[in-house]
Amino acid sequence: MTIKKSAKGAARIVRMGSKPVSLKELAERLGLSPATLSLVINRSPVADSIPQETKDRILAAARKYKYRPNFFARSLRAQRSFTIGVIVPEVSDGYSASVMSGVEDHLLQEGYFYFVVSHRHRADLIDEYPRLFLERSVDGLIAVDTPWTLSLSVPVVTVSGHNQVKGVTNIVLDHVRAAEVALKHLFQLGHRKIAFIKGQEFSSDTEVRWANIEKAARDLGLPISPELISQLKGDSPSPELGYEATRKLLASRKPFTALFAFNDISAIGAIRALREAKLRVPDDISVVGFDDIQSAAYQNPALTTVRQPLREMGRIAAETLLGRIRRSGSGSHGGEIVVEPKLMIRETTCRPARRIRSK
Amino acid sequence: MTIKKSAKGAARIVRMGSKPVSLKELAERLGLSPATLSLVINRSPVADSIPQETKDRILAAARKYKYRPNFFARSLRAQRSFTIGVIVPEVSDGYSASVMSGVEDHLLQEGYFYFVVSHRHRADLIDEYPRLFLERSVDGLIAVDTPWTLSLSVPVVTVSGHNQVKGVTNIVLDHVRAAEVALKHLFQLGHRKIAFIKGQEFSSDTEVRWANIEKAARDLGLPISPELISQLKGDSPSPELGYEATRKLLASRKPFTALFAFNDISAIGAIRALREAKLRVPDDISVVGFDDIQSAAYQNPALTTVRQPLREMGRIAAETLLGRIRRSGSGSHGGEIVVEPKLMIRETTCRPARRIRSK
DNA sequence: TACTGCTACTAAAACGCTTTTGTAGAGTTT
DNA sequence: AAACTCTACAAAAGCGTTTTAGTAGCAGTA
Repeated sequence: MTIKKSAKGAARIVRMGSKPVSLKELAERLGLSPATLSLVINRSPVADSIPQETKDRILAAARKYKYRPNFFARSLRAQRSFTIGVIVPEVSDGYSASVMSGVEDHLLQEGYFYFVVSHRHRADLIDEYPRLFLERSVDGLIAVDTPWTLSLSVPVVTVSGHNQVKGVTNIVLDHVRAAEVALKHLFQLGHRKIAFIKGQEFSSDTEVRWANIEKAARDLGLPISPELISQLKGDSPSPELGYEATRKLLASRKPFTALFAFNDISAIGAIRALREAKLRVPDDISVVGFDDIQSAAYQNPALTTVRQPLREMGRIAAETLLGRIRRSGSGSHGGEIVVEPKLMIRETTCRPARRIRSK
Repeated sequence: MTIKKSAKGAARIVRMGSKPVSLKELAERLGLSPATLSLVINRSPVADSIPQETKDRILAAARKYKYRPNFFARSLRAQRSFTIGVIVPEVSDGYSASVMSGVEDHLLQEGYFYFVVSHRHRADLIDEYPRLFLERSVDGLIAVDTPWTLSLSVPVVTVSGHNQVKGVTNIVLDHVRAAEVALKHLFQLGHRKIAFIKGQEFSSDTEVRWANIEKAARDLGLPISPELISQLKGDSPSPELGYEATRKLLASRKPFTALFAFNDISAIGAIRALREAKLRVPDDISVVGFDDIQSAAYQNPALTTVRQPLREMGRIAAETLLGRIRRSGSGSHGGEIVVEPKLMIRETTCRPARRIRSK
């Protein structure tokens, strides 16, 4: 490893990773066998009988020659890869990215690495990628916002998965509560005519979320009119979809004073559509989003939304997965871990205007 | 593999990945040696002399028993992992995520997988992660928006890296042009007093970007007053930083009619700060962002910004990297690949008001 | 008849590690 | 002195491939 100062003085040039030394070479150098080194380096209990002095020699040499066990050799032998697979709809989508951030936090800290793949809602890829992960011998995998029906030979944890599958643990939001807080908030402000944007068919949350909205509405004695239900179509990650869905809503000419969008992205699109229709947010129409993505707080006006602790959910997913990998065998316990949403009241909701205008 | 219909009728339960068959087992079953199978399966030219009939038998058996070569064994032997490492400041940041999306596109298509790590600007991690990648025997790596000074034994490609390092190819934006189009746009609208938000010290684009802004300003005969230069502090991925930077700008009470932010995130924060100061965007202050992240077009008002083709840059990075991995040995050719920015004129810029107000 | 050349394979080493089993020698016990 | 118990290691198998260097058998040639 050579170090030199560059002309600019700032860039430190380091050469590394040339030709790593193997256990055998190191052993030769020390006049010991590879077995002994392995035992000592891995702190195997079998090495208890080896005198400290020898151990020190070994450790010192390992450091000196920067010995790094070859990952493949080790994994080949141990049948463990210390790698997990993460499958998401799209990496560049804020939702997936937030979850991944939480996943990464825990995983790297525990010495695991992870592969990421985006299936982009293509059914063939949703089928194919788990297979590829298995070929790569991942120790487990995490599926984010992805319909999951496979029972694999390794532990699987989903984030926002809603199927009960053997060997799969689902990390889910408390959707009952989520629908409740959002609708109650609008209800208490005085809204009675509320429009909704449902998620796409393929989104794993769509169904539960809607079921719970209906339930919460019933509990509040709030009727939902069918003309005021719109749905996201297509799989673009942009607010475009919410924009379209809202235009459809407006086209029905059925009056409403509030809109509960499927997520923040669509809420942003919705607000744009509303503004174009000369409706002010929140004065004419209150808008509630879902997720609380990074930019939600910095929209103009700042978006009122139901916060999903996405990063936290990612962290929990990683913890759960590693836990299951470690006490492997106890497998097959599916089950759910529920996390709580939080209503973030900001600037897109207020009392409805006295006089309701239709458009 | 068993398939059964769940009660709900929707969930297809598939059991897979139980116990993969090895080459040796397959060979025994066929009464051939593992070597022969390997040769045939990998379409080695050595297998040319093997009659088609035998080949067919082998291939058929491989399919029948779902033979999948063990990745570790293969990598151990071939000293290739078909895996690359990607290091970013933070996965959940829109910038990194967009680049990753492009990287993934190309990589998976070519049969490569990738690890992702976020260094979160911690110097120790920026040092440590490349080491860990090397331990995992990645075939190459991509560093996104990360100061890079290491010359490794595998090819490295950076996205927005600006150091000339041996063996490292940088994919960069045409910063000369970027500064030029942005400033010229503001200049032509009539703006003469322009404020700036510089990036954080650690951001790899900060320096070049600023240098080119100064150059473009000189070329236009546009003076830059030091009081109108603010800088992002801290590494939060939220618009908070831009908000703070803008408040500092406003506190100086030096009048300006336009603001060129370091990126879209900070532009969003800036707009919020301006609005709080009762300044209208764009009527009182025009704002130009940088990057053109997903939500830029859906801000209110929609953000005028300099578009970086991030996904494209990611794709180019992946292509370049794989190219270099393949004709390995020809290494050491650093160099730059330059991509063009595009000014996206939207709603946050307009002619300045006649009367310039200071605050 | 002996040699050459081809066909259709196989044997064996190597990749770098882990882990179980073994063992030489020293010391202790009976 | 024989038997046993430790101590401090080493040998070797095995993980599942790939690849090089064969080789057995046969046909054709000189």
